[in-house]
Amino acid sequence: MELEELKEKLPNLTDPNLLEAMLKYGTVHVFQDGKTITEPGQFIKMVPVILEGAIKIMRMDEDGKELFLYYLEPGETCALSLTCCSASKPSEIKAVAEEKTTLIGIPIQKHEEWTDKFKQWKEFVAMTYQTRFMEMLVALDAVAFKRMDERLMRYIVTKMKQQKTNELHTTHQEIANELGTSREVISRLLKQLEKKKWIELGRNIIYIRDDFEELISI
Amino acid sequence: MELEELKEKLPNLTDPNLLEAMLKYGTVHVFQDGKTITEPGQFIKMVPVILEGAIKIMRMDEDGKELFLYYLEPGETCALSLTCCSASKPSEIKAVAEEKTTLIGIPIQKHEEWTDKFKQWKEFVAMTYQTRFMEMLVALDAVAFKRMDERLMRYIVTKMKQQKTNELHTTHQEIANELGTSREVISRLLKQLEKKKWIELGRNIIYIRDDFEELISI
DNA sequence: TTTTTTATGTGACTAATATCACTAAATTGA
DNA sequence: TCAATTTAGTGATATTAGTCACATAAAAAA
Repeated sequence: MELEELKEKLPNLTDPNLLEAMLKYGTVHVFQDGKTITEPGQFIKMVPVILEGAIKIMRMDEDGKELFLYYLEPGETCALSLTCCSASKPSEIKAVAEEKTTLIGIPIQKHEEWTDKFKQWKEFVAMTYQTRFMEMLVALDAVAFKRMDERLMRYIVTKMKQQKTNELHTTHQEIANELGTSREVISRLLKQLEKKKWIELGRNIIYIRDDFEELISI
Repeated sequence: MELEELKEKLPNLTDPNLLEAMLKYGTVHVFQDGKTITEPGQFIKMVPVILEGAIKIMRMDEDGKELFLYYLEPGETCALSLTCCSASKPSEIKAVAEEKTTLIGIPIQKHEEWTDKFKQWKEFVAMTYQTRFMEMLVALDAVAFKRMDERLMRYIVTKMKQQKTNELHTTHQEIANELGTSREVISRLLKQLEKKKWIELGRNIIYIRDDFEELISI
């Protein structure tokens, strides 16, 4: 990859020395849509910085039940990989490419070196911790304080924004997995939303009304 | 406060220059048992480093429903105060002194300065993010994947460890608040534990069998 | 086209938790 | 000491979510 290309993908990182170092020591990886990038128990050797696509971060319990936490989008990195790496502990989460995703993997030693060397990297890491902490709180609020109908509606909004569309190509089972519930529950709740004419249901697709987000906040 | 005293309270921070700086720029505060230190919406101007006692960190929803997240113990700091401060955003959590608590408040500019200046402070901050992230995951697991009976048992163990006792001086209402449920639910579940002879109930007190922790993990 | 697979719809039932209503006991404090 | 307050116990009922069983429909494969 060329410096110019990296610069374009990461508009927030402007320090040419940092970008040069990223190219020199980082390795570019491409993951196809749906590919699992990390699973709980696996050791992480790199700090991933997303260049293109999106990664879905999920928490899992012992029985394999899952819970969606947040997306990593271009220009972002994973706070958990920062902490897991440093502590040389295995991953606590599952990361799946939500679409075809390109990322640059930074070796952990370089990350630690750069927090001293590059002010911008230090700020990038600090910003990462901050946004991820907030997203963890959002995820926590959902499971702790919200009912499934509200969680589902927020999930739809999050997906719409992430995919920049109002047609979600997914199955009820997939949604159920990400919300840590069962397919029947999601089917029924979606049916309720359809009755209210807020969405329309098809096989493998959900059409969402343009004003869905305003509707749900009432 | 004297350097020697601070050294003793914070055995993990050995750099004398760092400790000197903490004394010079930090301010010592004492909070009585039960005193609220921060509430959601309030701005945080200091990074607190706990010297004595313990602080209970809680998440709240709009209706005032609460959820216990974790304790801050001596030698620790709050990851959320680090991120909130830097972003000059209001607090996302409620912090309450769990016992009489002494802390030293570090001005936010000093924190940022010290992450460059003192390797040990940088490591301290990194460690803080790491442990807090893990504790957030534990809290998330509990609400996402565990039933109330298990959450209650884990809560009892956490309290026992924190207070280094097997007599908890608390009310059912207090426990219910911290677990985000209602008093009746807790009363009933405690009664079940009493029937199993794992605990004994009194007014404002719960006596816990010494082998409680081993019992629950079966 | 026919079969097979995958996805969805839905009734019936169960489980977990929340809420309401009330009683009773322990503690406080006037 | 005795009324008021706080804390705890518990039945009845409601709500929410999870599970089971099966029907139906759409898409993919043979």
